[in-house]
Amino acid sequence: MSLEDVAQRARVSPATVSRVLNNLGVVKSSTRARVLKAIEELKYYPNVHARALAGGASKTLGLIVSNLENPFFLDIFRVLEQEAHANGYEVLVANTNYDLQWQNSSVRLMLGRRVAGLALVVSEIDAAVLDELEQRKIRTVVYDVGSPRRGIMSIKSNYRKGIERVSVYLRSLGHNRISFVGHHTTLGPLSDRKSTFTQVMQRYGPQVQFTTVADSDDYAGGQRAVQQIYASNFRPTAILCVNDFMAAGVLRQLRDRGVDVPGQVSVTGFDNITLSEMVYPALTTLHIPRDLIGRQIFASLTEPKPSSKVPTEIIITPELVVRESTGRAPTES
Amino acid sequence: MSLEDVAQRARVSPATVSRVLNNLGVVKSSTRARVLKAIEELKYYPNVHARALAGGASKTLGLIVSNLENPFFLDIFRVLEQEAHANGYEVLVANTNYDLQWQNSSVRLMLGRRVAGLALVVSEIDAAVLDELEQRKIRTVVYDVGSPRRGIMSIKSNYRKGIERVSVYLRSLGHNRISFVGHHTTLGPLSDRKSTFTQVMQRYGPQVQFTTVADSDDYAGGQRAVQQIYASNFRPTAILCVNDFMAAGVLRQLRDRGVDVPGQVSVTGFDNITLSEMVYPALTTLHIPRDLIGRQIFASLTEPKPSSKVPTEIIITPELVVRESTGRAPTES
DNA sequence: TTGAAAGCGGTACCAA
DNA sequence: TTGGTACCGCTTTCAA
Repeated sequence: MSLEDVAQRARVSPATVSRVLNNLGVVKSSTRARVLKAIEELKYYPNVHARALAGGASKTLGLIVSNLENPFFLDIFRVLEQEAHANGYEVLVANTNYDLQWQNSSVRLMLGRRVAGLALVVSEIDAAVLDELEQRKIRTVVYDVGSPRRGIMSIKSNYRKGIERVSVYLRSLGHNRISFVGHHTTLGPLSDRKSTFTQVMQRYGPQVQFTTVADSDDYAGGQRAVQQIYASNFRPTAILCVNDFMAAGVLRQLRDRGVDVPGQVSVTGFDNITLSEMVYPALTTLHIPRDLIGRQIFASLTEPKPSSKVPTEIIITPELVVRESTGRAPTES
Repeated sequence: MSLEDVAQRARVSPATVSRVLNNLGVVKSSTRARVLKAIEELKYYPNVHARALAGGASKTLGLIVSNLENPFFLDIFRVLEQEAHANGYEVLVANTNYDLQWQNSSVRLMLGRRVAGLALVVSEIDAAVLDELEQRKIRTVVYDVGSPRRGIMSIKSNYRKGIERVSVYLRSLGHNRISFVGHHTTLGPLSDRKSTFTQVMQRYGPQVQFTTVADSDDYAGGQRAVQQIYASNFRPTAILCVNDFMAAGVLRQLRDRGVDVPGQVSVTGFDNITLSEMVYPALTTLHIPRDLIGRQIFASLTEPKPSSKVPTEIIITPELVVRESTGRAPTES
């Protein structure tokens, strides 16, 4: 059942049906009514593919994320989707599970779907893909990775600032043995955040000791990270986690080991997702405004003329949110 | 840049490029190599729309859920997606946010995208939509709602059994003032689960008192539900929640009010999502196997000949998982 | 083993 | 105000 069928039933040409469907041109109201009636009777709905093929640019945005399971990414998706729907757009999501291979083919698929714009909210990115996106002049916005380029909008959080803030805070509580819990990366052995942590710690000189561990970016990864820490003979009084999601696993594993938080060990997260209030004790964390990010992504992707008013790079500074998972360092016995 | 361009560059016809792309027919290996080279050089990727339009059925499945924010739905999505990818399928998700109107247009859109199959994992459904799906012979599977129909596969959980199990368990702990926390529904004032709860409770006769409240299906809804309960003068010793997600909010609100769980009030959830272990105290809940559901959805949606080996209805019985949020009812003072 | 050409279901421009 | 029609990019017979 196609536009053609509707046209026949309404005794008009396909062109007219199309006009009615898209509110284009002028159609006599009696004709319009006939068409509408036919559509109704046939329960007709347009073929998205034919439409996209004939029409060119679609009202569809693509979003590629590393891990939808992490509420941080999900929040961005939800905001973007909401914003999109409010403006007549659709949004297609793809999950890469940190698989760079899959990510690349997802990009291809999105382009194959002729999205009007593509958002990459991932922890790593293939430079070649970015090059291609730029060449093809695909409207793209990248969150969190890569250096800004001419044609690609970049949104990022100032992790250094965030880590500095937590560090200052933890130091003020007397902590001088600190561990960093990060997650695996594919591209390089050193993640950006981890090296930032290292640099910040080193500035404190020898009176502050620190270690870093990494595992998968999820709850179980957080749990294993604690096991890694305790398997070494380092005994931190504070654990700084790369995000809240992993921090939740850290908290659980500490509790399972009978370690009191924040009595014996303080724990901090990053992102300030809702989960950080659900866990116990509620997480001290850094707030990153997903709503703002989501809206900004939408704005950048749909801006009429790119690089006019919207800046090419936006940097967000995380704010410290103190809750229950941090306290004074225990006094040495 | 299209198939045509590739054809020209490789000095062959479009048909041959198509053959190479799809591994169809026999192509001389030297020709194949030329084509592959051209594709590589042009960084060609096919237009999904043209492909779908020309080819008919796509390798795309549609999934419509009520609330992706609830990890229960997300889990199903993830399993389905994984299963799909392993078999060369894509999956498109749509979130309805419990908006029936939006759900219906999502269905339309999915059909417009010519999905090979459609999964509806929602809390309510419009019978007319189901009728249409059936007429159009769209491969459909529905989770949790609606009665089984000839052409529509139905998967559901045996909520009655689940609620009976928790009830028996709570009764064995001495609870006789129980509240049910459900979520709003659009179609009818009485949700299925709520009425099941009521029926089960009534069987215990007058020695068991109970109330029911409802709010939105999320963390905040759980918190508000507790406020509703305490705003009345009913004081339950146990709160049975329609799902873990809301239960998490219930736990938080109780803690904020200084109510000890499970000392003063026991709380149970439903679903056994990962979150139920993250919260404190860890939730006693009923396990519903999302992995099994996800795999079954995929199987039903891709079964070569429908209604042959795969049954038309599957019912899953939830298992009780006892954790820390339940205990003996406090003795009356 | 390869090419030519007829659609698939719409959109949009040009006539009428 | 409407109809005719040339595409959009790919798949798929049917011939060569």
